[in-house]
Amino acid sequence: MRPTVHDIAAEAGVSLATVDRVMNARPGVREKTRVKVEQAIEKLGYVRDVAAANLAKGRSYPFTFILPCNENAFMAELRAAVIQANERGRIERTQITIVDVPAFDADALSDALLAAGETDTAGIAVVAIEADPVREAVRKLTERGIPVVTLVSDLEDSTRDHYAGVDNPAAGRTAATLLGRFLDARNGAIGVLAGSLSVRDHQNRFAGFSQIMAAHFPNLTILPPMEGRDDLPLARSLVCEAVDTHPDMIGLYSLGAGNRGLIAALEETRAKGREIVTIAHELSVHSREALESGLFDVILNQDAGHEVRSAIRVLKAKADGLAVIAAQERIRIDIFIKDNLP
Amino acid sequence: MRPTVHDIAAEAGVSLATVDRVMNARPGVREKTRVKVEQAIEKLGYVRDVAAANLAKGRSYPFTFILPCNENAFMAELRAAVIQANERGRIERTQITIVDVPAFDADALSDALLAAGETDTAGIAVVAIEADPVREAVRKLTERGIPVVTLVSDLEDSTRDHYAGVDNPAAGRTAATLLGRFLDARNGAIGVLAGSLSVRDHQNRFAGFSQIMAAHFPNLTILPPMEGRDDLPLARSLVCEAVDTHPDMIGLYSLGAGNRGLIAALEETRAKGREIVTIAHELSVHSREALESGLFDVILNQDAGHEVRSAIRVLKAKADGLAVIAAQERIRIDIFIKDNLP
DNA sequence: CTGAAAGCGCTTACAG
DNA sequence: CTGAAAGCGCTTACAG
Repeated sequence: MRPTVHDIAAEAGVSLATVDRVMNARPGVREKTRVKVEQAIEKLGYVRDVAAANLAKGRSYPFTFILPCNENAFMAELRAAVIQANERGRIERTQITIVDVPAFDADALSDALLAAGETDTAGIAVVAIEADPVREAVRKLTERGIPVVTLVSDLEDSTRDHYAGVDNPAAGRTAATLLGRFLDARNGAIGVLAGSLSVRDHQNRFAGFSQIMAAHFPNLTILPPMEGRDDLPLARSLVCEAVDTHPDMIGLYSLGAGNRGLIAALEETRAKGREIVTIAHELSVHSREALESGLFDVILNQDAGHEVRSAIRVLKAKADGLAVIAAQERIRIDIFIKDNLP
Repeated sequence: MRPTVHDIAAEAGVSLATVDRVMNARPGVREKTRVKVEQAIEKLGYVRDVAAANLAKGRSYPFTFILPCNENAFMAELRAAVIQANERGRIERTQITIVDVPAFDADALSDALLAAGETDTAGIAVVAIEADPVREAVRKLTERGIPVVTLVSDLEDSTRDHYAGVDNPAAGRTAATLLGRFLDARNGAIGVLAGSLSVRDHQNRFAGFSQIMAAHFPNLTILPPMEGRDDLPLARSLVCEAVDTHPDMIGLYSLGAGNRGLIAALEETRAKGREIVTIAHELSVHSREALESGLFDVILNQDAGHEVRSAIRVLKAKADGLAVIAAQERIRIDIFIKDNLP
């Protein structure tokens, strides 16, 4: 049997309360007593049972997740992941409230942040929008000691405690390398479809993509990026038009999340007998189908579940004033082709 | 506050013990009583606190992991993952004993399995070798009700309860698609380096690889597979020889784990001014370096940590007679290029 | 078939 | 500065 607090208390010749004080670095213990307890812990190789500790503490962590009520599949998945995490939260003693805000609305978002700060919250996770009122709201929260973590989309130059999301420039670089290599030595033009280039993730992906393209694939030229605004008909017509206007377009990088319009456009393109090597983001029922049918060649994905769980771990650590293990919280960019779909 | 057993007991007008009996589907409860309790649970939306339950049960799961004492980096990582899981096992009440067996020795492995069965074990995870004595040992264990999970390498046509590892034919297909697409329309020969084709994983990877190559890349011909036996000098000389013998060799798929010899050979090849598009398995310090330096083009990876945690979850479920959620236990094949390295 | 009581490993007021 | 006792939410003999 592993040693318990009782064993430590006996070994050190003190009471349970004192053992607890030493273990949790609480004040009010004589140096000499502290040493005795520490030696006992060391000697018996004691490791605390966190589950029992949590049970006894009865402490719970009421967290707030602020999510945009977007239509796209990825956001739906993210929301589902939060709900699921909340259901599993019993053991972890977490308890999540979801706050919905209109998408792409910086003022609504900053209001929601401030409102969340007025509730009994132990920490806030937020899908950020790059805007000063948002930065300001985050500053107020963190100033008051409320941990704030950005989720999926970061807020640069802000006081947020952590970013739980992928390295977006790296995602863009990954897309560029794969697209460049799939097209090997061919010459041609590459289309780029963004949701909106005023969103930081998309900017960053585009930057990473352009960088690698310029450095390694001089045979390929990038066309001016299109902005589909997650709008099906708009994205579709933009892509169709680009395909028609640029007969030399042989590749396409879709760095946003709204894939439906893109897929429609690619279907039309295929019907005309043209194939465009395409890399898109986020795995969903639709994008998966497109990958399986060969309409997409690669899907880059961020795992919503991982992001949510990471955000919670970090919020908890911050709430407890603990350090975050950076390496453990890095969110991976998954590459999927039709052969390694999960 | 979430309802507890006390609330349920009060609501149903019974004692804690009875609530517990109903919750855990233990016998000896009158139908009428059971219904009362179930209704109370339903009404209050009760969800059991697993951590508290485990604490009270004091139940622990002594599992046995049988691992080959291979030299390669992947096995070292797997071992580390087991040790780490064991350290975190306090909350989960798991307690893992690692048993070492000589690599590639079926008799030693079957002996180890039977020996593990004689200890106080709640379940066994094993890196399997395809051989009848092993199958026979597994049959004896499962017959006695001891759960057995194969890890990383499966044992086909056996009575093992579960396989915690990647879909190896899919891994081979993934390699083929990427290699074929990177080589685009070029003509040439593809080398294949295996550890040993008598190991099931390697057979399966090779089969998946060959299938896709034959179906989609008629411009590429597969050379007879080489067997490097995880032996540095042997693998190196095999590859060097193949490169020299086949001036048209433009691609290489290394489906085993011993990457050091391969890397040495590729360095020599590069020094001679030839570049071979190479896909290898398993991320380690060495393979990562090779990827970064461009010696490798892609690394396919299985996450040892995921595999170990999955094996433990499954063993626990089996030990408790619970069902396994298959989708949750699927182990992913990760694709790494230099841009999305974690 | 059912219940009262003790206990899992920890923490927390409260007293001294 | 230190300790005795109660309690977190559950389970388990033991008695009836």
